Amino acid sequence: MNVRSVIDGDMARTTGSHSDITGPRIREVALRLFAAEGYAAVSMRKIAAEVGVQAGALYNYTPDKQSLLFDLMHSHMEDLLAARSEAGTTGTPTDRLEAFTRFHISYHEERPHEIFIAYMELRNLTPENFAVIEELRGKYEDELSGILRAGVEAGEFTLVDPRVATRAIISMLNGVTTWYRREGRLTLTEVETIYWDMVRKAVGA
Amino acid sequence: MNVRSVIDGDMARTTGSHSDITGPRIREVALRLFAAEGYAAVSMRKIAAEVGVQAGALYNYTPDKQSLLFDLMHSHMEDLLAARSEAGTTGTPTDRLEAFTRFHISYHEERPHEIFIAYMELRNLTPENFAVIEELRGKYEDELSGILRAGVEAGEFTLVDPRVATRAIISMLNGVTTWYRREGRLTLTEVETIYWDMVRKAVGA
DNA sequence: GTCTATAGGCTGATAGAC
DNA sequence: GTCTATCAGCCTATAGAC
Repeated sequence: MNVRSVIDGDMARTTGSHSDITGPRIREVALRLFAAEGYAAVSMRKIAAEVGVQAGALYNYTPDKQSLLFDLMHSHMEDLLAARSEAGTTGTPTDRLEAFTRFHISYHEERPHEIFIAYMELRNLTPENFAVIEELRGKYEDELSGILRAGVEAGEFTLVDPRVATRAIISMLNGVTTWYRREGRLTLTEVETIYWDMVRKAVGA
Repeated sequence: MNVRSVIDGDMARTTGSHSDITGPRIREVALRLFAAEGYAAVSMRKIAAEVGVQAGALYNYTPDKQSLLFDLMHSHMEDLLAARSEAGTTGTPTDRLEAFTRFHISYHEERPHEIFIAYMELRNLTPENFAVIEELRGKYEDELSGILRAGVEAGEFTLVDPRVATRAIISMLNGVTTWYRREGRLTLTEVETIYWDMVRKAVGA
């Protein structure tokens, strides 16, 4: 019983060829399920069921489950770095720090699944895959480190330890996705402003 | 082949009765494995193997795997609240905030597995168990909220939104366990001081 | 309290028909 | 490209011997 054979209007077969939509659908579903239940708790059968195909069909799109996780994390990090490089990177260190803060919050608010996976499923990557993701994450954090160091050198910031401050700020900003809901009492812009106020003061700007 | 039969000096049996040590050992091993690999990825067999018993023996100590996770999280939250209530809760809001900051960092640094599980395995709790843990977590966060509100009222802190600030500070402090290592370049007291400097400035004290 | 054995079911991945 | 069927192995939890 395959509903799509009817929708397709192709009476001669019960199976369909849908490479153009099945691929993205698999990624979409896997992302959501991995984020909600965790990589280890989600079976290939469960992903396939939500996509609307049989488990075997998934292997036309990914060599194995691990590659599926890695691809999701890898794309996310690449997209994040690309989006970041388009955002404002000029002005005083204070301007750049504000731009970074607002960028980080708004980018991740639109992609709660991605950030959840990126920080929670690291331990489920093979060592080789882990190394790749860690390097990309390091690149992103270096952007913030660079701003903080520039601010200290320019005398705009008073920071005891820029490296620790980088970690502290990233952790603080990541926390937003654990509680923020669009339906809540605050708009995203308000949240950005509240966090920026705290970040600005924390670095002594 | 059971090594303990020799250690026990009890030649008549190959199995032993070790309720006094097996129980704590199971909790210890489960805590470590859940933290390192995640609840869903750790089998009862794996726990049993590390403890040195067969899988069936675990069920003398826990009705099921879910209860094991819940008990670990529940004990952790109870211990955390008890330890917190013993720590300094007097003085000005600024004093109390410093005490909270240092307490949170040092308490969790000594229990990296517990905090990891407490924040990562919430989604693997049944709804009933989740509600219990969430309430305890709320109690803990209320301590910080209370300090922040008191500081705002006393005019010591300048905060746009104490509720958001509570989340932000907790997230920031939790981040310490993801990177801090005792062998590293900083002592725990130095880390506490760096974070306290940032928290203090962030709240405008 | 621990063991062995097992029930009943799910797992990731593959083979071959269409 | 998707299906069905299947392999070999792992899973949680239980039963009954000791």
